[in-house]
Amino acid sequence: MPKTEQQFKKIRDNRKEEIIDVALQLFATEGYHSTSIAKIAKKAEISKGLVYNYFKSKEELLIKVVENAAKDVYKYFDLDNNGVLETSELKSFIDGTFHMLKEKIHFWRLYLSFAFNPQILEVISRNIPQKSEKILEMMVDYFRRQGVSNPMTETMYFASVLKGIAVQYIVAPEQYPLEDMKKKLLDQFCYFNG
Amino acid sequence: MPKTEQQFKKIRDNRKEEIIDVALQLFATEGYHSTSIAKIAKKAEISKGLVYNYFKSKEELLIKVVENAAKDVYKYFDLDNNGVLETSELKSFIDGTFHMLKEKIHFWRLYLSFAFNPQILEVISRNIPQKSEKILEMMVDYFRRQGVSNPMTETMYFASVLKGIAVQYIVAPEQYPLEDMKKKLLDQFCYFNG
Amino acid sequence: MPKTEQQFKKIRDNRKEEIIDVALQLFATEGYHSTSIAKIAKKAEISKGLVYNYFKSKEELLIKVVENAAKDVYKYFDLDNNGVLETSELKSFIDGTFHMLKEKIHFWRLYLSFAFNPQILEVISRNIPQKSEKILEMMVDYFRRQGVSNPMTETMYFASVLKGIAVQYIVAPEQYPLEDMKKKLLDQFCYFNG
Amino acid sequence: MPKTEQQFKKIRDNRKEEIIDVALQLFATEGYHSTSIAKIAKKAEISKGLVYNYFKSKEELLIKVVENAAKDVYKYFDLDNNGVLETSELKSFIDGTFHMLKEKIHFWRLYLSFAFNPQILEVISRNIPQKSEKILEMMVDYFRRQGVSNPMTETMYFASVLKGIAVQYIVAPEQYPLEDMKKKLLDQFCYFNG
DNA sequence: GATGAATGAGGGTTCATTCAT
DNA sequence: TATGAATGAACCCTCATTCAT
Repeated sequence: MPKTEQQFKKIRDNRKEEIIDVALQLFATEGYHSTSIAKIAKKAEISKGLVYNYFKSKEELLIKVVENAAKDVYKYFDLDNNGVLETSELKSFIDGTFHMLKEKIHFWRLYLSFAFNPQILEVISRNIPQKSEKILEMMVDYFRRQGVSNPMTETMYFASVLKGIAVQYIVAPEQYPLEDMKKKLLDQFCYFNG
Repeated sequence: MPKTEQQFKKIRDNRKEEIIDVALQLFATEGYHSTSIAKIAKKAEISKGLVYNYFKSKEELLIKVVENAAKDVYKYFDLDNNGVLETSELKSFIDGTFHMLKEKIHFWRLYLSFAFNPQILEVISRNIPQKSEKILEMMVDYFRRQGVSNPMTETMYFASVLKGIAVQYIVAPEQYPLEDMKKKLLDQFCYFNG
Repeated sequence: MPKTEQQFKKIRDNRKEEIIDVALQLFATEGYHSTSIAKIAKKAEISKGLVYNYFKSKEELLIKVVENAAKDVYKYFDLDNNGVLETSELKSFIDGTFHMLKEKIHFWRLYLSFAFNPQILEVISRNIPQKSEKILEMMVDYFRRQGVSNPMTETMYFASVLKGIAVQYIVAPEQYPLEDMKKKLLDQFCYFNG
Repeated sequence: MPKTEQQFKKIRDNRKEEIIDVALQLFATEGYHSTSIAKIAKKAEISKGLVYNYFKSKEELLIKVVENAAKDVYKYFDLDNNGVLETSELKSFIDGTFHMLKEKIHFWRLYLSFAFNPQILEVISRNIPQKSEKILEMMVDYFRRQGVSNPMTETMYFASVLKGIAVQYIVAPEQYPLEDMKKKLLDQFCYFNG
């Protein structure tokens, strides 16, 4: 009995996801330029040619890798339905971010490695919509509601601190006291209503 | 009659510096792997071969680029003669760091781009001695003297915040309110004796 | 539908042999260092890159070329099953050597050209096991059984004469009276039992 | 007092000879292609440019190296004034050859390394007159006078044996029993009148 | 005469990508 | 769909040679 169209699609999707996973790992641990298509194919136990059956170029594969990972990340940002951030939601958001940091360190390392490579960054920002702006707005609103005198500045500071923690952790995960830092972050930005 | 030894040295030193400058710029703006020796030579208006008259390999050139830039950076860290950090010195140190961030943004972008590229990081840390540990110790000592309850954690937090600011600034220098962030940083960590 | 594994193996084996053949010829006629991969590829009517699909490096290609040729050569040395050389076997061995000298002059020229190039010699002896020692032992034993007073010296002399004939022939195959030399060699070393 | 023209010539000649000596050594130990002009200049403690002041190319330097060494070699061949070889002269010739083999092993290794490199051989034979023919003639005459039935064949055989000994010795000078071989050679070819 | 900076052609090698099967 | 042989451009690097001083 021949496979149905849906079965084929499922196979395709699985294969695709597997390639993306392998690529993410290799990109993150060895760098984008040092990871050849041949290496990805070998690790995914498929042929080089097949990679091109799913992605039309190495660049497209990169984009899909980032897109795919970004999906996971943004899950933690869709906390509120009404667009208004509560303190409890901010806490969840921070919880989520720290959790992800540990779980998806591969992705974060990759993501940050791109942040400083203008060429790759350009490719990514051209292809992947950035949702961060909306999140920032919500946060500004939150700090305003908390009575902070300069909510925009506070938001930027908060973002910087969070980014700094992430960076330090990723560079040396073993030595970094992530939990301590989380506590300090919560103390600094979430003490408002208890 | 041949040129004197000094004349040759001068030529060599000039060329070397020129190549290092060009390489820093290109490495920072286009990435290490995307910058070919040919591109460097072209921008420096010399032949490819000449680069190898001054640097044994692309890797050595990278090391020299980083070494050279690191020299500038560490100038701001040698504030104290007695190894004890005063609040005024901490302020100078922060001043210096923010100043450098603006002046040497090329270098910082390069430096951070390496922080997430394991292979390049390995090359650098194998060849360039890191002084950061000593600085951290001084800072721990500083916070202890200020009566902070957990000076080690405070130091890590401070380092994270500073790194975060640097990262955010470098990624988008135009939009980032660097001065505001500096003020907040000083408020947070240097309020002790006025 | 993809080719079967066997089909691929066949293609690979053929190509590999083809490249080895071309390389042997060029190495022998123009020297190892004067033979570029580009030249080999051109003569084999393939692209430069393809050579590296079959051989990791030029050095590995060299090793395979010598290995491959050495196989042919050592066939003539596996005359005896019991490890004891009879006069008739010695004759066959000499016959075989002279035969090979004519048939595989390319290989011999290559082989001798390496004997005097320390760097290449080093590569070869590091990678290809030498069987000559065992052959020498058998010959020493043979001369001892023939009642020669100093069998070790006789063996070295025999080896030298044989080498000398080979060298002279290879340097100027046209003018060299190979058959006459063979007769003299047999007269000198194989007259024992008739 | 300015140097006389002769003094200049002497300096030039010395320099030239020194470069030739260094080149011979390096060519012999590392191979012609692996020896760069830079390496020669460095070992001779002069500049690269100066080498080109004395030799118009690397190829010319090679020729001069061989020419120069050939002079030494042919000294041992000019034994007789009357063109007729006596047994005592043959003995001296053999003595001389073995002596040279030990003294000038560098040159011999180089010479033999060229013997199998057609391209280099071509350069040499195009530029350096070969005297070997005349020597061969003398030897043929000698064997004829000794009553050997086929003097031409005997000469070729003699030359082959001598070459074989030289080759074996040069390839592994440490292990080779050169004196034993010499004795056997004399026994074989010089026993005629005692 | 003497220097070494400078060039440029060419060598070995890698790798994204294509394509016949 | 799946394979890996095959390509070719581009990469890093070496080196004989030239030339201004």
